[in-house]
Amino acid sequence: VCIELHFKDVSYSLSEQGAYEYIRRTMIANPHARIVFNDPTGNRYVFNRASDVIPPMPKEVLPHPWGVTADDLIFMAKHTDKRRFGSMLKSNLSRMSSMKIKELEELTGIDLNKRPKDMKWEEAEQIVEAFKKMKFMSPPTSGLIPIGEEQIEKGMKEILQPEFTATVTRKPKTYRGGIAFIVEAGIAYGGNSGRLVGDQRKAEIMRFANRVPLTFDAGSCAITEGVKSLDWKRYGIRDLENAPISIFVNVVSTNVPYLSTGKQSVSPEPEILGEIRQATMIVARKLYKYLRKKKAAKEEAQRAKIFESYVPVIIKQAALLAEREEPDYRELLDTVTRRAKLEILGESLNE
DNA sequence: AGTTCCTATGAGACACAGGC
DNA sequence: GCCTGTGTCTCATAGGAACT
Repeated sequence: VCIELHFKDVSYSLSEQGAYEYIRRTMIANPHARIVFNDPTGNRYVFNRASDVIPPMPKEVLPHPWGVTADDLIFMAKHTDKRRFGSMLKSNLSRMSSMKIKELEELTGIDLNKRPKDMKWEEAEQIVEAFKKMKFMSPPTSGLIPIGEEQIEKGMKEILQPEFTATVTRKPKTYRGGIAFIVEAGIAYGGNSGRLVGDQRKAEIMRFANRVPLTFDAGSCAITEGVKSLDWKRYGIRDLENAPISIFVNVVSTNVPYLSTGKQSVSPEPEILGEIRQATMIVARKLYKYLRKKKAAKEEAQRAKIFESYVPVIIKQAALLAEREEPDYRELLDTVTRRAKLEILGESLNE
């Protein structure tokens, strides 16, 4: 399948809100796609697919009673072919059963054997109110398709060429009592991670909702809030702003709570914010482990280097003092320092 | 916090009966 | 008289408890 699009009369910039950045982020969240981009200045960018795995189609799921409004019910009543309130609610909403219908009837006092087309606005409102007081199973999660840890990693490696990546896909959770969602996070360090400001790389937070990059309203977004609220010093990042890091967060839901009509920032629902923090903490912890190991290896190498440069001098002087021939120490020194280097390598290979 | 097991419950299949 | 909704039964599964 190939889709070709032409745009005209739009301003073009390489800024964070620009088209190029939008495509770059789309590619990370959609490594199964291939995009060729001809920009207005005559440059041609080719983003090849990093993965052959095509995401599965989401299964259609019925709306959950907690997510339905009085207006939805009226619309449903007008278009249903069912002949009773009860059976209509049962077959058009998930997690509804005859037991729940009975409970609803008791709570509202409405005769649920009435014809759907006779539904009054007040009745619909009453039903919605009653739903909020009732207990329901969480909605099915088969409608949610996360990108997956492996796919995010492939996307980040292809686009950012980082020296380290870590990803996590959390288990489905619900917010506002019954709306299911999944949070995924990834972190990339080094390489082309972060955004280039002058000749310095600064951290960037890439926000996504259902694989679509969010490029505006960063300040008020739950993702920004969640990521910035972490104590990054605990993960070996002294200054998050000025680190070569890209942080990826994707919120998957059939009903992402956007703050604005522009669908550009995720509302900080407590449950969603919590999951964003959890997910980011997991990947940050993995990065911390890697950075610690890297630092240790560097120190070890430096120590070996000092050893190598001083030992010959000491041996020479010692031989002079002892008035003896200088012994052949080369081979011995090599094995000692090389063993140290190998140990570092071996350790980092275990991870 | 994650894992595993058990149980209550919703979803789906099927037969029946009411309504147009 | 036929179509389609409704009631009943069974099975899979989400959710909770208990444990690691």
